[in-house]
Amino acid sequence: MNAPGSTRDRILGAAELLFAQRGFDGASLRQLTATAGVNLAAVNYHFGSKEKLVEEVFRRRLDALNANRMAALAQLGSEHPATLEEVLTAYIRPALELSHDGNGALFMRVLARAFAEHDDTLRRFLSENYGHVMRQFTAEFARLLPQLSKPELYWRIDLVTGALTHAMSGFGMIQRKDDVSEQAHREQTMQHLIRFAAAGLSHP
Amino acid sequence: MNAPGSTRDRILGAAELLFAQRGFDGASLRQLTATAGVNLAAVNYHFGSKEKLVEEVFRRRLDALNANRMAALAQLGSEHPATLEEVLTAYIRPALELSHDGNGALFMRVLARAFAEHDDTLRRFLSENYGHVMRQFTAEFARLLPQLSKPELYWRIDLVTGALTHAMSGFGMIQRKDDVSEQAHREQTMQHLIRFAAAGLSHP
DNA sequence: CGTATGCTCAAACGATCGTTTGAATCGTGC
DNA sequence: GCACGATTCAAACGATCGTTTGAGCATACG
Repeated sequence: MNAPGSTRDRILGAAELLFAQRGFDGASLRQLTATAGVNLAAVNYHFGSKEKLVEEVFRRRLDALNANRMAALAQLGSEHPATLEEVLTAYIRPALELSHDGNGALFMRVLARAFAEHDDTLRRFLSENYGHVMRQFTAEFARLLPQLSKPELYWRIDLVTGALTHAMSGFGMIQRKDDVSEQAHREQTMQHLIRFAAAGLSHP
Repeated sequence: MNAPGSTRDRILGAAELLFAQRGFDGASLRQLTATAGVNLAAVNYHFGSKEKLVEEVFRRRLDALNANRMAALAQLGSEHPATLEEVLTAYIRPALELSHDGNGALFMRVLARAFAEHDDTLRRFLSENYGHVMRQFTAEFARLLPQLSKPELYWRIDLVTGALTHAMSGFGMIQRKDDVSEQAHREQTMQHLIRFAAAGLSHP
């Protein structure tokens, strides 16, 4: 059902590319199926409609991304109480790894677009399926920053979310020559993001 | 040519509303002219094309917004060297006042969408017409934060820009009952944004 | 009064959209 | 080899898109 060269997967790959480049409305099913090298009717056959295809593009990436975040968070509390930087790392590192993995960077663009579009249907979909992740991290932040009122904390989390979404939507357009400099650059980038987020969350 | 009840202005107002709600592609000229209460052909008559209308929506707001920013910045250096918070205020306050002025809030949504869309045509338009503003503010930040390398500074400015764009695209959806609480709330909001931005820019 | 100019209007243009259809083709188990 | 479900295909559907057209209306100037 999900073989890497299957019609279904080629459609999802082309959808990620074209949704990132031209948006959900701007990318037509004819461009999309031509890019994927499949018949026009294949989208409605395999996914039912264009809107269901959009949901599947999100589900495929976000299932893994948020599972990685929860796993990283669960692994923290084992020995000592987690620090703010550690919790931020658990949130950011999975997204950053996705951003540097082939088509994953394209998906971060798609995600940033969806954020900016304020689409109620998609927001409800994200909230219902992945809301528990943000709730868990918010609880951790509240524990680590007890001096902040709840509105104040929500303000800062919202600002950090906006900064990270904006930043990661610009990644992955350049390919590095070897894995060493690639991995070094990723660690450096993550330090930027984590220190920025920590400063924005915890400033007096 | 720009009378407040003119066909031209009614089109611009409806365009701001529908572009914010449904995006540039999603808002059709038929919905748009119906909302404005004008004939379908009026858009092409007054603006030439839909794309020119989009540019005019940006131009109308950004001319005033960036002029206010430059004026606020110029007014700073008169007596003593400006502080980081003052420079940030010069950048943020005009945008925040626009966000709380009727349809201005809708425009901030349009602006956030345009940022997320990574459209090259629009980016070039913004860079050519308003690039000098960002360059001026960047120079001020570089002066106030000499300990940061240039790449480091650009990183932080990009993150702050993302946070502010994301935050302000969510404003103005609620109307307050009186001008007093309205203005108090705006000042409080601006303090949030400025302190967050200052912390993100200047952390060690 | 006549007419030129700026603007509005209903109607239509060709293009493109998402979706549906029914026949053709493929792959498997009997 | 044959039947049957799964998949692919070319073709067409009605709807909607941005744009153009040419007639109609207004207002101001000689």
